[in-house]
Amino acid sequence: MLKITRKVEYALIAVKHLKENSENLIPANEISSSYGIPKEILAKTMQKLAKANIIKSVKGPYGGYKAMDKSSSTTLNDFFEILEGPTAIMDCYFDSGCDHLTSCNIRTPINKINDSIRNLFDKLTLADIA
Amino acid sequence: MLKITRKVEYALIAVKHLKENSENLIPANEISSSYGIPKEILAKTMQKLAKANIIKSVKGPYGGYKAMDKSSSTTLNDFFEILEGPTAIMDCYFDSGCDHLTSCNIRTPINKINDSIRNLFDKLTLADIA
DNA sequence: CTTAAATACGACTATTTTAGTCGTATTTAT
DNA sequence: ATAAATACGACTAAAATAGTCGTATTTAAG
Repeated sequence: MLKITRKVEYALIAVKHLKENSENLIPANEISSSYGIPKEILAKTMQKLAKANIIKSVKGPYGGYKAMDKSSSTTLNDFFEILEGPTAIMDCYFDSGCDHLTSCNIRTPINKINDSIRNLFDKLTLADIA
Repeated sequence: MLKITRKVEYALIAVKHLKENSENLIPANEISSSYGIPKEILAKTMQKLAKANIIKSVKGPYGGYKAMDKSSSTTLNDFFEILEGPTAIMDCYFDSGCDHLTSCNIRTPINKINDSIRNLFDKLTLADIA
C-alpha cells in the first residue's frame, strides 16, 4: 500500500537519464537496456510524457527523446497525474461514488491527510528527483 | 497508486467508532452493520488491533471491543505497519532484493521523498483521525 | 451443563489492479 | 526501398487486494 507504480518509477528513471544526456536524442531502447526495463512499457510511458510536453519525441532513425523544460519544473502531483490520474490515498477524495459516504466517520480527517500529501507533492518537482 | 487499503480504512472507522462509544463494549458486528463493512474481514482486522493493544477484546456474550490508550497515541506509521507491514512508496526502501539497484539512478531522491512521507505519518496519530 | 453470542485464526476463492506482451501503423534518415 | 525509430490499442499474465468459509475457543445466562 501507498506504493508508486512501476510506470511512474520507469518514467522517473527515464526523465533523469534524458536530463543527464541532454545533448543527445536518446531512443527508448537505450534506456530500456541500460536499466533493464521492458521496452514496450517504457516506450508507452515515454509517449505519455511526450504528449504532456515533459519530453520531446523525434521519429525515424537517429530519433529518440529529449528532456524539455517541463522535465524540471513539473510538480510530482502533476507528474503522477499525467501517468496515473489524480492521486489520493482514498478514492472518495476525488470520486463521490462511494456507497458509505453518508455513514463514513473518517472522511474529514482522511481528506486532511490527503491535503498534506498533495501539499508535499506540490512542493516537490522533477528537478528534485531527476 | 498511493492508496491505503480497505483494511486500513475499516480499521480507522472501527477505532473512531470505539472511541465515540468508549463507555461500552462494541461487538464487531455492530460496526460491520453500521458502516456496511463485511463482518469477517472487519473482525480479523480488529483482531490485529487487539493483538497490538490498540483496542481490547472481550470474548463471550456481551463481549466486544473497547478503545485503549494507544488508540489515540499510535502514529499513523505504526498503525499502517501493524496492519500492512512497513510503508514505503517503493519496495527498495526496506527491501534490498531489487535487481536494478546498481543501475538505479533515482534511489537517493526516492528515499528522500519516502523520508518526507514517513515524517508526515510519524507526526500524525490516531488522535488526529479517530 | 447446554446454549448462544462473541472473539480467534487459517485456508481458500474472487476480484481488481498492475505489469507486461504483441501486432500493426507511421514517420523519416540513409 | 529499407531500417530505425515513435505511436497506439488490444490482449494476456501476474500480483495484490478483498472477501468468504469453516472451525475452534471463550464465557454469560438460563
